Amino acid sequence: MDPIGFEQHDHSTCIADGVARVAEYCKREGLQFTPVRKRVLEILLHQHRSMGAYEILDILRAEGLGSQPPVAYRALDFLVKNGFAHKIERLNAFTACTHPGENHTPAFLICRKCNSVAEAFSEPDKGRLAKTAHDLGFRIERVVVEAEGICPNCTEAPA
Amino acid sequence: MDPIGFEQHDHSTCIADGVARVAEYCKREGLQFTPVRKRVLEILLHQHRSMGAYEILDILRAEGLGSQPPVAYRALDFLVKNGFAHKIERLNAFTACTHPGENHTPAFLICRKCNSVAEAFSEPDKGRLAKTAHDLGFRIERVVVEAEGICPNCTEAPA
DNA sequence: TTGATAAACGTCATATCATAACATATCAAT
DNA sequence: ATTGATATGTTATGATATGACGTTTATCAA
Ligand SMILES: [Zn+2]
Ligand SMILES: [Zn+2]
Ligand SMILES: [Zn+2]
Ligand SMILES: [Zn+2]
Repeated sequence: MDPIGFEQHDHSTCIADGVARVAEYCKREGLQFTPVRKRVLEILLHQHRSMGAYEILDILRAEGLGSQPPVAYRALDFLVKNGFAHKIERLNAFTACTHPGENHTPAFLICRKCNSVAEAFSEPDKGRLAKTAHDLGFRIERVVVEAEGICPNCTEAPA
Repeated sequence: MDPIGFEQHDHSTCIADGVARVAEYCKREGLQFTPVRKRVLEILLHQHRSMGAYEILDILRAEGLGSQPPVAYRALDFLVKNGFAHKIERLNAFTACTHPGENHTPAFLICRKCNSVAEAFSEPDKGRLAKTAHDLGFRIERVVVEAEGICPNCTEAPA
């Protein structure tokens, strides 16, 4: 599957499909896809950029779905833990996963101008880092890869 | 150069050498290696783990070198900007660079048990991510690579 | 159906991380 | 000595995240 995020596409199906896939997965796995969790995923899917927890909370609050930080953080924890969303450490923010349900190690391309985020794949088992870790006896459990730069749209139209 | 951080070594020279190298570099480049900046670097070099800004600030405060957050953050900004220290995004914390003055893209091995941090090299120009970015027309300026897991010391002595 | 157990939610309070703003001091170069 | 740039001291506030605890809802076995 290819990274998306810098191209035009039909976004309504993008959201609907994403929610449907996760709903199905949750049903299969016996996970509770509650209204708040579903709504937060929809909010994240609505944009190909990352959003802060408080930004999400503002929307939830306006819709009467919760007004206190733990509401947003708990929903986000659920989504991240089950692989439906990822945290962008560089930004202290969250983004919907583009391959929910698939076991993968994401890498992110973050545009520092327009804040769009594209999810790509990293290959944690290949490359020099894996070799270094192996040589040292360090057991890697999780890898964060976040590339910051300028996306194609922003390259063409410099500010 | 090889990553250190999980092995025993003479730490006093580790600190002295690190400070000396940075001092020399600053002199050459016309950078002001002020007392607070020097002390923060020493504090970071003192441990092969990352430290939060407020943890550093506590030490500075006890020594009369500054008591307000901006003092620590400004010193850290200087060190990070000039490549003498790195920020660990995953931990919102900082660590001294093991190759100051050398142009490099660091990768980190973070032990989730003992919080030790080892700096290794990543190879941003190789691998799948670079290719993906190139294909998309995304210009990468900076890459964060942080691997979380269990270091050799903690593997041997499970809690 | 009902009762026990676990999971999720609502809410308040607080912890932790980070920066804006502005006045003062020091440095570097003429 | 003057001056412009850089660094510091300080106050205040903003932004991100979690602990705790009581209530509600879902799950499931008896
Ligand atoms: Zn993903
Ligand atoms: Zn962009
Ligand atoms: Zn380094
Ligand atoms: Zn360890």
